[in-house]
Amino acid sequence: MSTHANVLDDLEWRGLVAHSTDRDALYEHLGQGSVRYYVGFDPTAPSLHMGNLVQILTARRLQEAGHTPYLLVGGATGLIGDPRDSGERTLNTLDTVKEWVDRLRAQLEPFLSFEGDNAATMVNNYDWTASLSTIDFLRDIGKHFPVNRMLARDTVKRRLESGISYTEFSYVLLQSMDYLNLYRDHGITLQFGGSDQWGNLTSGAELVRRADGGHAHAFATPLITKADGTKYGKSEGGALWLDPEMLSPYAFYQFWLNVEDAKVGELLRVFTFLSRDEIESLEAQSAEKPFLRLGQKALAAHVTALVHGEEETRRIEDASAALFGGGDLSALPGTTLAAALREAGAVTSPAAGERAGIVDLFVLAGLAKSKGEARRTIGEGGAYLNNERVTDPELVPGPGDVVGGSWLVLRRGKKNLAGVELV
RNA sequence: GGCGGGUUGCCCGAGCGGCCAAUGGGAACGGACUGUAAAUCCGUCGGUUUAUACCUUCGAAGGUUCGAAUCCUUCACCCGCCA
Repeated sequence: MSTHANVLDDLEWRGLVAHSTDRDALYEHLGQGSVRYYVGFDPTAPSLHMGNLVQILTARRLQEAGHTPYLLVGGATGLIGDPRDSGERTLNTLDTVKEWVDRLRAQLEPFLSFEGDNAATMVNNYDWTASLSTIDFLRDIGKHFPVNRMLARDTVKRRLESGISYTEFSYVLLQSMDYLNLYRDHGITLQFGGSDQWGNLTSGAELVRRADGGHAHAFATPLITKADGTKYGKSEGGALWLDPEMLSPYAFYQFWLNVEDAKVGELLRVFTFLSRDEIESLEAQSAEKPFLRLGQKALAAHVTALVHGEEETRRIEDASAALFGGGDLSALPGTTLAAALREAGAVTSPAAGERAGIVDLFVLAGLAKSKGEARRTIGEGGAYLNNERVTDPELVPGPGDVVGGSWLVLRRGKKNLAGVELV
């Protein structure tokens, strides 16, 4: 079950260790047998997203190396809110948080194995905090947290100007208490999280040491950013959700396919289980012939398969190839075209009687938010019908414009496609 | 509890009675160039049957005025100083 090579070597090669507590001690610890580790996810939204995926996959890497995962869903911490720079959070209701906890649990499960010697375990910090008395909390936990040190933490320091409630200020105590509890009850000796969690991670490790004299380790994964250092996550006007209801698998795939050349290698390391050899070979090929986009294609295929499954990924790949193949759309078999458009996004419109004009069709298909925007796009030369630029906003497509039997292929700009089926 | 400052479009941030759908920056979107890449340049960026028009927006609700994002009142939230 264990470990030819130390898993930390692999994590470091993948660039997944941005910070860690005593690195040599951690290395040795991971080399000595199955380590019980945990990573937490706070229910701040109904779905996990790309940032969480880094943690999920890291958890899986550790499990595959023989270590034992505990996945914590923050039913309690989600009610409090981790302080962030953008300001005080709005508290969510207990019902909302409970619902999100359930959704996150369901989303996490497929990524880890819940069987075998090092089966994964789900825990919820609501279970050990809900009944905790204020007096016990202040005496047993609070006593270990010097306020001067808490004030010195980066996020808190930045929030001191704009304001921070006692609620959020206390967040770190709750998360640290999680570590202490899991250390005591489950023998957990490693926590990891995103690098924005680094302060919380070390606070937890320190609490274990102060309270119990235990030796607890921690490491942080890096923040994944675009090549220019800004955040990812604006593809369809928001975060890169893992929930297919919130972001279609097609859009998810397209996001990865469109990643900048400069980031492909890094993302392959972080988000796929391809081997070092495979990744280095892809990088070499990409450097030589970047226009083939082999790295992006591999990245998109692997990540989409991890999140949405192999079968769905095949369908999306076929759809993308058909729609972006550059060929004549009318040359495609009708069934291929129909399948591709259904992946990309398809709506229906009446074929006879009151036929919709091109402007309305763009709105209907979701390619423009308003008729004004659709008109503007046409004016800018960014609107296409069946790969032909549309110049007349009054155009009313008719039977003569149909491809693949009953379809109109609308496109906005280079990569926003949708199908309209005339019925 | 007192006094002062604030709440503007996706975000930041000007505006402080008419010329304001509201300067500027960022994000986003479109075009050119490409490889469904980056960088660069150009353009767009509340809505409507594109209009020297109308409608809806400047924390909320009322009010003053021919006319308010701009003035007044009340409310909510935030910040600072003093108790």
